[in-house]
Amino acid sequence: MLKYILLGFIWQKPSTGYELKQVLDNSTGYFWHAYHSQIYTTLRKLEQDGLITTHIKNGNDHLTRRICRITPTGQDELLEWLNDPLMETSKMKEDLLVRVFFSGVRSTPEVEAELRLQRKLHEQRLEEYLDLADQDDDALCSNPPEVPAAELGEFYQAAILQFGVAYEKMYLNWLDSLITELEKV
Amino acid sequence: MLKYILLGFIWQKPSTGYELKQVLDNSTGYFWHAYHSQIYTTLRKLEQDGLITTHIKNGNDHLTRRICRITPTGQDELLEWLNDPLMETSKMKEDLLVRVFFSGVRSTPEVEAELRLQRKLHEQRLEEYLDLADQDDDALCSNPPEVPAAELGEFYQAAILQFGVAYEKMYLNWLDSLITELEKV
DNA sequence: GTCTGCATGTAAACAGTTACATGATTGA
DNA sequence: TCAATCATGTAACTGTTTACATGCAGAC
Repeated sequence: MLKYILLGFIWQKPSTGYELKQVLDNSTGYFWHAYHSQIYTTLRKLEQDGLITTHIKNGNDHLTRRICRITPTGQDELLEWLNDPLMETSKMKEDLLVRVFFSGVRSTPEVEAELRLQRKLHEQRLEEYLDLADQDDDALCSNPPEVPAAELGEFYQAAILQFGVAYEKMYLNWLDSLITELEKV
Repeated sequence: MLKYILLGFIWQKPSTGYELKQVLDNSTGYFWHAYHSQIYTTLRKLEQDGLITTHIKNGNDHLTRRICRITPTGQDELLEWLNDPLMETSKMKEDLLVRVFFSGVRSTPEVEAELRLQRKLHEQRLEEYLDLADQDDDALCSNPPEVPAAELGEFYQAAILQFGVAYEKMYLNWLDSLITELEKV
């Protein structure tokens, strides 16, 4: 999966591993996290498979940057993957749900404290998403859409943000009602 | 993580690997999937670490079953894990979001078709959750709660189901509004 | 002088998936 | 006879995480 995310971003703009890590952390990273170690090893593999080419660029400073560019083969591979539709739902892995599921043996105040901490974290996450949405709105106002293809990409990316917002709101509502019910006990 | 799920279920009731697979598929499997291969290897590891004991039981039939029981060490390990609260949100991995994110290069009808398929799958999933919730309601009516500890466990498990329902409703709403907006284009 | 950011990687360990493998019973 | 269910496992592979490793520049 990370393979396709990297191809997608490199196609949009030739990038270094470091840049890919940054861009991931502020966009797809919210629903597909990756450590820099995995990014660099995946990039090496993409290069070996001929899906990207890389070349080292020494700037006027001491730093060595390795810029990755997508090859036509890489573009084909990404398009092929996109055109092969998902036939199942993806498998959710939610640590908190597992913990709550087996929390019958725990003391209620401890569970409550954990839920409140999660509430705080999800509230922060919601704020981040809303900030990102505001930035997008500003960008759309100052740069009126010109290229239709790029516009469609932005439309999808905005839709993803809306998912994030809806998800966090749902999560907060669920935590709130669970906390309220626990307080009654 | 699977380690703790298995310990949790074995504590509730000594079970075989096969039974654990069944029970997982119809409860925690919705938010923490595992293949039988992983279940069996994890059980062997739990045994080696002294967290469970197993003994082979030959029934009146040809079948060989290996029943797993939790040890006091295993109980301690699970309690310790539960009492160490989660300090971050868990990392979401949603294949569909990645695909939509990079769908600017795809033809709109193809994206729409994929979204409609996902809509169907999530609708089915919601139905499954609602059926499970109905079963729970029935069970609560016919078996009035007697043991408070067990009752608390059921309360948490019902809360998890409510999460599942809220999640699928949110997902369906998001898919619907995305499909509607795509149709306008 | 120590911490943060830039920038790159490798190695080892752990988790998860797919495929292989066996063998009896029951129902269509 | 063919497929499904019960019941167990191993092997190989892929993906993910944690830890190790380096080194300069600029701020405090």
